[in-house]
Amino acid sequence: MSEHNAPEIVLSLEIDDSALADRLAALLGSVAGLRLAAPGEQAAAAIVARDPRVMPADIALTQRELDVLALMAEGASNKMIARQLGISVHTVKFHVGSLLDKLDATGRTDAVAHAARRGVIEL
Amino acid sequence: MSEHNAPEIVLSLEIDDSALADRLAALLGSVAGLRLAAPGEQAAAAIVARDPRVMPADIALTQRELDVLALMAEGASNKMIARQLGISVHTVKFHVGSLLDKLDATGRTDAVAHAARRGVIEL
DNA sequence: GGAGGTCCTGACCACCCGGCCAGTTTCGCA
DNA sequence: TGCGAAACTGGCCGGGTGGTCAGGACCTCC
Repeated sequence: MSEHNAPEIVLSLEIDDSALADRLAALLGSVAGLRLAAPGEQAAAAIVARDPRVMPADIALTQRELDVLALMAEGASNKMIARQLGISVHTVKFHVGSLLDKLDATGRTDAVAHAARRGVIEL
Repeated sequence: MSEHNAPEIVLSLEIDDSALADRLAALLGSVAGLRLAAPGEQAAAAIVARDPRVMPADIALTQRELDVLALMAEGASNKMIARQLGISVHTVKFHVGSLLDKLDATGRTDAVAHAARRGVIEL
């Protein structure tokens, strides 16, 4: 063996799309020096889905809405956001309303979850 | 929609560990039917690092708390959670209180964000 | 048999949230 | 010059939220 110190790379396949997962498993199963992890096994890296719909859908949020959204994700209340941004609570509620609208959310918690899912913000 | 005859799977390699990334790139570069994504290119899946430290930090949440947490992440109100789980609003508030406590959060939005950050839930 | 944990329920209360109405200013663009 | 978008502010109000009391039922462990 020429590669005496090259340990197998263990990859965990974490793909919901079974068709894609099967194809990947078939392709990767025969690659030397690489192995798919058994269920629960600790892997060096994981293969995860990269949904194409995630990126292009960066909704048109204004700078102020992004400011408010970021603070919302920190769990800040409208009052705290107002203080932080130096504006009134009414204005914060105005921006939150716009965010709920644009993110198609029912409340601030839902808005943060949606934004995180779409990659608008990073948790 | 994308059911072409060339089922080439595009993978983006998102590994900080350059040594590991190089080895993976070398191993995967010669696999037929599979291609590594160019920088910025849209990929079907990504290979990401699996930090072992991620898992052990799963805070001790009861099953019921996980149920409530999952619904909270969907933006559900206490009333909706109660209806969904077949329990009273009071009990939901009880579990939410426990979650805020265990997750060191100031509110439900903060709790969901913390849980997502720690990998307790998946957004 | 207690001790402790989980799960469940009730009531009360201060506060927050989101939606509604209304208005203002400032800016860029046609 | 008018027109819209963005940002900002106010009042009002129904309902939601979080905290604090209280209690009971069920289970396991010592």
